[in-house]
Amino acid sequence: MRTEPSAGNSFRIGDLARRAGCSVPTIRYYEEIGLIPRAARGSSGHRAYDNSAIELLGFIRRCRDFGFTIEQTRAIVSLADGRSRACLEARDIAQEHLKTVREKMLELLDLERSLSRFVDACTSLCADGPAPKCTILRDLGLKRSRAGCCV
Amino acid sequence: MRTEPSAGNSFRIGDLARRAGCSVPTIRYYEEIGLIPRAARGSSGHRAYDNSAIELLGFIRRCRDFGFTIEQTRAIVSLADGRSRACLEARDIAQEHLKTVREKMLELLDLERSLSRFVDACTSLCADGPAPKCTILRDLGLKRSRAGCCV
DNA sequence: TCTAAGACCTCAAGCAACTTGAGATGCAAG
DNA sequence: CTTGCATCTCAAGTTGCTTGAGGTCTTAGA
Repeated sequence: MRTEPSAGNSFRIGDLARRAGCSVPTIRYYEEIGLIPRAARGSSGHRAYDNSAIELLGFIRRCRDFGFTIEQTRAIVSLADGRSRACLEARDIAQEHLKTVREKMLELLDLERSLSRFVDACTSLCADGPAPKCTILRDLGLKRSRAGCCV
Repeated sequence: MRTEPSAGNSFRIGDLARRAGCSVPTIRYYEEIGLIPRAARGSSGHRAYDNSAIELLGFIRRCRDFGFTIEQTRAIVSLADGRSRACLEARDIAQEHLKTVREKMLELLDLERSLSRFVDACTSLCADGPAPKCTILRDLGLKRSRAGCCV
């Protein structure tokens, strides 16, 4: 038996990272900022985790994937304590976030259109070799509303 | 006559900021990192600009609005020197960027769907008051593919 | 002519959310 | 016993600025 004291099936930070889908320094960082509790340490000083850590960290990773900030994530995590009404509070946070996501989507859509027009114009005007008359770059230097060439 | 030496119609950083649509510290920052040239100084030490600065800074601002990184912007700016083929090189940078914009859009679309499902589920399950049986927060702690409630 | 507001100056630190690096230690296999 | 990987801590770097402190310059009003 070489296991740590009282460690049924605990594992170390590298395993946790692999199982929860994040990096080792990220886990240490989350601990440092108090997003996850301080890990128990074995005699070697290495952090020891169990399955509940995978769940928590997975939860956090999904929140982050959803684009919640760390502080939003912290709020949602602290809600997940079984209190009634916690669900509604989480919903409000999500709804707020949904609004910004939708705004960001509209911006990106706009951006996508502008960029693809730029690329198309460049291609059709200059594809056959150096086009000394191409004014695209010069046009970019003008007010966008007045740019005749593209974008 | 109170004008600076050799200043026909030069103006200061605050005016430039207003006319180019960015903040004063941003201009100083751009100068510091060499994205724009070091401004001429009047006897007082204040920076002096002319119209060409508005053009350059406006160009940069539009690149940044388009989501180009500073380094991409720097590359595009350095292309805008009238060389032939510069246009095609700018196009390649834009095309590269367009690809990442499209990827980001798809991610956001996914995110939007997940979030709105979460919000809807919370609302319909819990809207009539505390719903002790709501499992949404608990579900979030499960693997996403197995989440029965929402998200 | 004085004065007070506001614009400007520099330098330094702060922000998110990590990542990267240095230098030391632990641990398991050959 | 050594080698090589995982871990540890602490510090600094990343991006693209923003904010703050503390000081100078300019300008309009009294």
